[in-house]
Amino acid sequence: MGRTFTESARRRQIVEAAIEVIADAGYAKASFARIAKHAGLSSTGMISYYFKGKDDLLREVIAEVMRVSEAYMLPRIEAETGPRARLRAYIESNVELAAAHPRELAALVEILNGQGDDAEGQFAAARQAVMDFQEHLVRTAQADGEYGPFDARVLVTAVRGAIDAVLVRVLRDPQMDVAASARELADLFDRAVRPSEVCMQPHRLPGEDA
Amino acid sequence: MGRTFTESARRRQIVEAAIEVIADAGYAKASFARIAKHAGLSSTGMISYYFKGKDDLLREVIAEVMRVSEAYMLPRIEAETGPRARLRAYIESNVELAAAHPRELAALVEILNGQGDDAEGQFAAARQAVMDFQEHLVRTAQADGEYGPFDARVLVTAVRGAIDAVLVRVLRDPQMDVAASARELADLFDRAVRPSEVCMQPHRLPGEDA
Amino acid sequence: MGRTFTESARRRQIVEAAIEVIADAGYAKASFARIAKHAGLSSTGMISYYFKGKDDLLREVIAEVMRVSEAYMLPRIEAETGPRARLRAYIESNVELAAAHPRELAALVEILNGQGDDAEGQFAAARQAVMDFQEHLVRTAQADGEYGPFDARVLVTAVRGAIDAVLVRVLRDPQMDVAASARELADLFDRAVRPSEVCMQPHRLPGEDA
Amino acid sequence: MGRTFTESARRRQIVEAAIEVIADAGYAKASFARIAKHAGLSSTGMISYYFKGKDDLLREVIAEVMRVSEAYMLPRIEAETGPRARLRAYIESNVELAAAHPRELAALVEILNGQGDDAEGQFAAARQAVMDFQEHLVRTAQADGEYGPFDARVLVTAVRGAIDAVLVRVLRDPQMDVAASARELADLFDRAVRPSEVCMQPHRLPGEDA
DNA sequence: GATGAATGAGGATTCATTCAT
DNA sequence: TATGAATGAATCCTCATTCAT
Repeated sequence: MGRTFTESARRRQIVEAAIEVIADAGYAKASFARIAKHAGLSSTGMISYYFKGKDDLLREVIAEVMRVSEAYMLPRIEAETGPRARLRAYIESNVELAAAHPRELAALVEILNGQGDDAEGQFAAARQAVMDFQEHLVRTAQADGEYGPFDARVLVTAVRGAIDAVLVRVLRDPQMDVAASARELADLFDRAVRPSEVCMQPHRLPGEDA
Repeated sequence: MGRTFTESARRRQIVEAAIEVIADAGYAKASFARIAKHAGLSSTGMISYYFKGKDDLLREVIAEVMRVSEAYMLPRIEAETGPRARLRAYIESNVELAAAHPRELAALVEILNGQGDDAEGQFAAARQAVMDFQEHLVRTAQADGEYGPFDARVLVTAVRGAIDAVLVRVLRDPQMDVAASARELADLFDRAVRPSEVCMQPHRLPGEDA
Repeated sequence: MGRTFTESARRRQIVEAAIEVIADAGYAKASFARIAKHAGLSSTGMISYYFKGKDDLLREVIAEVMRVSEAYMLPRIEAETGPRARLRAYIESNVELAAAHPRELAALVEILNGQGDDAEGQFAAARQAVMDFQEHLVRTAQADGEYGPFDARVLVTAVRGAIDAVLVRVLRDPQMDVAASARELADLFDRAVRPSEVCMQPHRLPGEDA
Repeated sequence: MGRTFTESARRRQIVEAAIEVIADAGYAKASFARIAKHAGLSSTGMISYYFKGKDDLLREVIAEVMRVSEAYMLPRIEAETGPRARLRAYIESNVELAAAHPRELAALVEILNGQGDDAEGQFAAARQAVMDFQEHLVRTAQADGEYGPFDARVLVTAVRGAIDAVLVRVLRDPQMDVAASARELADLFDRAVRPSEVCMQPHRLPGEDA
């Protein structure tokens, strides 16, 4: 069941080639032929040999990208405490991925879009799971009075969509300041989630010292 | 130059079939063959007969969807005055499209995503133009003190992405309350744009009478 | 059996459009669609209505070109007497057609080439008939001592091919002097046909030293 | 870069099939489907697998024919010395190709004609280059007094066209004596190029009365 | 294990022709 | 007489996948 060393190496090689092709040429154009050529393989047969099918390869590509994203984002999020700080960290670190791993991100965006919604959605499922968990966190924060009384699901969805949009923009326009955009987007949602009573009495914002 | 009656009818028929196929099967799967079958046409040649090529058909599909969207959104936006009310109307009416024209919206989302970024993006261009204009409006509102001092571009991008995400979610999950989601999303950004000095003085909230 | 007036007019109109399309776009690209558009007709059905098929239209095109060619060449040839003068007139007038009727000639060349040799060869037959007759003329001239003792068929074939080649060149290169080329080609064959006894003297073979 | 053995074999096989199909059915009818069937291949996809496109296959066909032609003609031409002997060798060896390699020649003629003048004429270019060089040779010979003072370009064009015409005729009519026709054609142009001073004496020009 | 050859379905598009008005 | 709508075969080409070696 375990993979041979060369087998793993080959798979990795192909996955990387796929990531680059998808990032460069777009998901629709990412045929086995292109990927094979990019990977320096002489035939597409190689890819079919190592991957059960296109879905399989795609799954691996997504897994790789998610691995990279998680490795970047998780520590940054967990370094913070409290829902608002963590939301901010989530948004910022996610946007910053565009600078840290542009190829992977570009490929991810392409896949997200090109996949056709029906696709087994192995990724969509993962994404949905994350969002469901986030929704739960939001509700908890609301119960604790740290967030206002808005619709948690809409917030989570909006955050996700906004991040994606900013990511796309940042990936496309090299003149955009990634870090600044990340901060701005985090600020934006920070303003959106704070309880509005915030300014009804003399009290401190989260993170403020007494 | 003018189109025959049946010609126009056929074109409309094909465009509608295309919209449905794209909405159902996804952009990638929307081949002439599928569209022709869905439209009850005997051959794909018919489509080529009425449309110069796939681009042409696609253009028409997008134009149709934009027409529908504009007809729905514009009056609702123009009925309001002031940047915040209009932003709210923009967001709400856009999300509500998911209930008013679900097929068209679904198709639009598919096209937006599946098109591959390379295509000159005849639509992407339109969308970008709108966003540029919105950016300008935001800056004006900021100069007038109606909006806080955030990055206009990031806001506009975030709004666009958030709407799209909510649209997708609402389209997929029939249990979602479209109107409520629309309102919630509008609220969210309304909170995000208001000047924070709001609570620095003895004041009324926007919309309050003196 | 006789054609109506409008019928003839329509046919002529279509034939002329066909000539221009073939001359401009080449035989291979000369579809009914192009011809119809060039003729200002709204559908290709018109062409099928007036012509039994593509062959029929083609036949008419060829006939028209031949009519034009004959009208130009025949008087010029018949104005001369004697085989050499007539051969010269034949060659010169044929080449000059490139200046007098460039569209028709260009179309003819295209058809000659593009038709595929199998084609019913309605034209090839006519051309062959002319050449057979010319062959006969040559033999007569040879019997009369006006031409040398060469192979008549080869001469006739060579003349035909040479004219065609010069025609093509002249049609393509607007800088070529048509009249001069015509004269030169006629001279060339005039030298080739004259009896060699003309210079009956102690002479060396090619390559021999003096 | 280097081709596999079977790859080369397949390519050759396909090229040969293409040559035969073109020779038999004509250039216009030489579709991938026909060629595949003739080559015993199961699908046209095979051809696309081995050739980048129709142009690519065509290029190979032309290259093959030119290789064959060159291999036959060049030694025969270079065996001679002096412009007239070489011109004769050029003409004779070219015509004789019809007997030596009838299929290839037939295909070549078809391609030459059917290609549509638009195609950059990768072959037409080669042919033009040869003719330009020949023109240069002719002028040199004229300067040396070995040829008469005719228009070099017209001569070269005429030679080319005459050869082609004789080739076509010889290919079509199996009763024609190829070698004799070749000799006759060479003789014809030999007479046409010799300096008229050959017979420099007090005597009448063609057309003059005694 | 690894490879390149082969497959056949499916892609868009163009074409000449037919047919009901 | 005229038209334009419809047809369906044929065009080249790309694709993911299979298979024998």
